Amino acid sequence: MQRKTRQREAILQTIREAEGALTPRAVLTRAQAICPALGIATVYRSLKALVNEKHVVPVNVAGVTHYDYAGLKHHHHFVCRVCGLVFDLAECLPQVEKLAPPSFVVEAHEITLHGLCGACVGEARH
Amino acid sequence: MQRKTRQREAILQTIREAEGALTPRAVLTRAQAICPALGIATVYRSLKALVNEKHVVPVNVAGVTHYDYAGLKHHHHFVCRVCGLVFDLAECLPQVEKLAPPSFVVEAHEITLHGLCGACVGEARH
DNA sequence: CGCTTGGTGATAATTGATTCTCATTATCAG
DNA sequence: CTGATAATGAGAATCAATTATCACCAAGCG
Repeated sequence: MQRKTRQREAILQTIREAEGALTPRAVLTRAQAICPALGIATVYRSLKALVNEKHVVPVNVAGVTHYDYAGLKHHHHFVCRVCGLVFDLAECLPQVEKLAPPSFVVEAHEITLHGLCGACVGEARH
Repeated sequence: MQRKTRQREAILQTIREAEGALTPRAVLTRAQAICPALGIATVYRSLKALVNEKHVVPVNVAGVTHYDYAGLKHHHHFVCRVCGLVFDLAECLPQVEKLAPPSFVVEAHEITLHGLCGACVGEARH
């Protein structure tokens, strides 16, 4: 990736402005609002490049690879059971590493919450 | 699943005695120590039945479905970067639900730690 | 013990995600 | 502006996980 293209700009913008991590397919759908002819192959190619360049980070949520904007501090995720969206959460918890047995070395961790997002809670009331 | 078969016993025993959650393939390999002719199709069929009967629970770790024994209290997981094994951890953390925005409803959560397990830390010293 | 029928094992088929191929398009240095 | 070539888009190919198929086997009732 050496050239600046419309599709790649659209992809990065889409991820930057998302409420959380997106699947490649979600990136495709959303970025097509900016660049209608965008193809799925380009999404995969660009995501790979963007990961290399550290502009986005891959996150595995519920068995599917999602991509999150890299300019965020350490955070965790919330998956809505109804709409399936993945939201970035603001904080972390102290003591997380204490969960492992003393002989283990903890290098990273992730916390994923599941439930209903604000919008879907609202829907449920109707 | 109405009949008690050697293969299904072997599968349940394998999961019950594991150090943590296992992939279907790992279940196959380990259970073949008890029931050598066991086939992968039977593993999938039995796992599905065991999940229905609430004897085992599916857990998604690092993008792959693993199966954990259901007779355990709420707990979390540790994935070893080197050997790939998934270990059950004993505890949970308070305040986990506080990570979500107030308008969200949290129904479940999971915490996954990554790093080196005791055995692999030992290996690294050599 | 023998039969009925659910279970098994081997393998083919399916599925969804991701990557590859290749002809065409478009970026950007000169 | 123009050429070299990187990037794209569509669809084929790949790959791993999971499920379906079907002939054969065995649990367990009578």
